[in-house]
Order: sequence, then structure tokens, then C-alpha cells
Amino acid sequence: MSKYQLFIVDDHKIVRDGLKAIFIGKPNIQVCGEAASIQEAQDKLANINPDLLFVDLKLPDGKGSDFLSEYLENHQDVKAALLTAEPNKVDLKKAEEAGVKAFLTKDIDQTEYFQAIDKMLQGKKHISGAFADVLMNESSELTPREIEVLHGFADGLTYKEIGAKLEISPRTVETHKNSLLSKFNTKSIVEMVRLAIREGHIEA
Amino acid sequence: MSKYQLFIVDDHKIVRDGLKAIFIGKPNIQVCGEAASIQEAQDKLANINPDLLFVDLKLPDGKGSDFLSEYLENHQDVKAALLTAEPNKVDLKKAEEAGVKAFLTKDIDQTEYFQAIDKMLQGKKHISGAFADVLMNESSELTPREIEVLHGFADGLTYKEIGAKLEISPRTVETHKNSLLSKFNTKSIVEMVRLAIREGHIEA
DNA sequence: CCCTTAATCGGAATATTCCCGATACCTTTT
DNA sequence: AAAAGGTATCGGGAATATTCCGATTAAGGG
Repeated sequence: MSKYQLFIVDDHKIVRDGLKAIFIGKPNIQVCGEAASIQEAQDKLANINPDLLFVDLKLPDGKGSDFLSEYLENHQDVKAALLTAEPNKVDLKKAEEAGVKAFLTKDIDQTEYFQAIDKMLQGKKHISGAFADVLMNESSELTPREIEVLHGFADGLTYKEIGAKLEISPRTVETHKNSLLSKFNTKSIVEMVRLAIREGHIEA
Repeated sequence: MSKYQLFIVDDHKIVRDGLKAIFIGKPNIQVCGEAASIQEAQDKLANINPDLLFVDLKLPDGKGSDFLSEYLENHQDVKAALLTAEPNKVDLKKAEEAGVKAFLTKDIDQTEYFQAIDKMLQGKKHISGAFADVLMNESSELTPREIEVLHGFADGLTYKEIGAKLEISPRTVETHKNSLLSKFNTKSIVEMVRLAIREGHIEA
């Protein structure tokens, strides 16, 4: 019986080593490669075709979710799991739409990894407890325009500057801002931006 | 010859397992315990006296640097290393003042761990490349008052509200804000807060 | 067809920021 | 002891930015 091939992408060597150690005794799983960055993953995956992919969300040259969105387009049969310490709505949603099968925190123990892999191989999903809430909560989606305005504020632009950039009047910028404030349930722009960072809508 | 006792504090089980795996073959190091949180570390360290401490900066119930500041007060002979993926000036400086001996990224390999431990045991410091810059760069320290004002802005307060809270005039708040803007080299409060988050002066 | 949502805008009242500055206290240096 | 440097405090007035009123238009789904 051939083993399922697992490829690991994580920038922390300890994590990669820890994962390899976990699977070393497993009869049906074999780690076929690893990468510390998206770039390295892309290079190596040009010549390797794993059955399973474990990818960290936060990587030095980008987000694991973006990498997976792209990779899974051409490898829809690959079962992918996203590993992350701190989930955020935006990235998890994107990953879910891209077809990621599992969402795992890094503080789970061996048995949950095995369970997750079993479920993934059956085509099922596995979501670590803490992330279920995040993925279920559909609320407070932002419109495209609101996202643009949010980014403008986060970059320290004024109403006028945002208006000029988007070719709308400052007054319209304000309307979008008011929508944003109520969606985020905040009183000021600074609070809103901070919350948006915390929730992963924008980077710090 | 008795082995040096190493205690590990990290909320990610994989990391703990990875570290244990690394040291399992080492003749002079023995992992004597582990904890996933500050609370757990404090409980266990009441009965264990390690020679070496590896502590993650980001823990579920607080910062590793704060924990170490406290712990090292009563255990000055313990050699402590701070592990972290993303360094920030404030926490690293606090840790350094508290007597932390080593600052390690999580993407180093075994040899650097061994080197670091050797140096720590000799009373020397070890700083992973990426953090040297952060620790050396003495620039842009904030005064206590500026930090208070910064927090006020981050919480979305107005000049008036910050003034009321600190019992100073809004005008004085503005002066501190101007100092902050020039120290951060930013033009707006939002930008400043975002940068302050990125640099670890405040939490998102 | 109606309803919801997204996107758009004017004018007046508030709040902020940007100019000038200025005083007092503390520590360190000369 | 005087000078120098850093910190913290406060004012007024002018220029900008913001917030608060309320409304209209276009598109898509039920």
C-alpha cells in the first residue's frame, strides 16, 4: 500500500520538524517535502505532486490562503489544510472558497491531526474549534467601495484625498465611512482601523 | 555529569514537540517540563527549578517578556531565551532589561539552538540576526506621557477626552501628539497608530 | 413591481490641525 | 553655579478636516 504524500509549508523550522516527527511513525502518511516560503513551495511543487498540503497562513512572502487559492485551481484533487495561530475572517473565507479542506490551530495534539487527515481524505472538512465561530459568522461583510475607503483611511488619507483617488466627492467618502463605522460598531476612524487590523481586513 | 534542565513555554504544541525532539539526543540538555501558557508556567515552575528557560513572546494570557521580567527577578541565575516570530522593539527592550540572554527566531535550525545555549551557559548573549537591528536601534523612544497620549488616540478618544483623562488641556495633548507624529515620522494619527501597532508599541 | 443595497452628493456646525509662542522643572554637563 | 537639553505644560487665531442634517439614483433579487 502506498502512503499518502504530505507536503508542508511553514516558515518556522521547529513547526516543520514537529510535524515531521508526528507523522514519522504513521503507516499511511509520508512527508514528501517541505518549504519555508511560498516561493520555495511553488518551486518544489513544480516537481512534486502531494496528496495532502499543510500550509501556514502567515508566510514571509505572503499569505498561505492566497497561495492555496492559486495552487488549488490547478490541483483540485489535493486536500489542503491551513494552519494558523490567529484566524481572521477574510483569509479564512477566501481559503474556504478556494476549497481548503481543513483549518487547524497550532496547539492541537497528534490525534487531531490524524482525525483531520482522515476526514480530509474522505473529502470531508475539519475545522478546529476556535475557527468555527469565525467561519460561521457571516456578518459585517464590506462592500467593495467600503473596502477601498477603509484602505484609504488606514493609509492616513483625508476625505479629500480618498475622494480624489476614487474620483468621488469627499461627501461620498464620508457616507461610506459612516457605513463602515456602524458595521464595525466603532465611533472613530482610528478605532475602526485598529479593529480592521485585528480582524484581518487590513494589515498593520 | 548532570544535565542542564530546560523548561519550555509555548502555546503551540508542535513547537514544544519540535524543541523536545531537537534536544532529545543532546547529552548535556534535558527538557524538564513545558507549559502552554504563563499561568501553567507559573504553576509548574513553583516546583521545578530549571537552568534554562525557553519562552515564546506571544502567549494566550500575556507576553512572554512580561512573564520573564517577573520570573527573573527571583531567579537571576536562570538563563532565559525569548522565542518569537516577529520581534518588536518594546517587548525586546523590556526583556533585555529584565536579563533575558537570548533572542531567537523560530526559523533557525538545530545548530543555532545549540550555539545559543552554549553561549547562554557561559553568561553570554545570543541574538538571532533579524533582531540585532531591532535591539540596536535606540531611536524613537517615547516618553511616558507620549505613550499615554498614544493609547488615548488608539482607543479613538478625542483631544478633549484624552485631556480630561490625563487632566491636562487638549492643547497639551496636541503638543504630545505632534511629538509622536514626528517620532513616528507620520502625517496623521491613523498612520501613527497603525505604525505603532506594527512596531509593537500597542496591540491591535 | 417593490424592496433592499450600493453609491452618490450640498451646506452648515464642530473639531482638528497648524502657525506663532511661552514657562517651569529636572538632570547632566561645563 | 550656570548652561544645556529633555519633558511637560498651556494660549490664541487661522486654516483644514470632520461630522451632522437629509436625499437621490441605479441595479439586482424576490
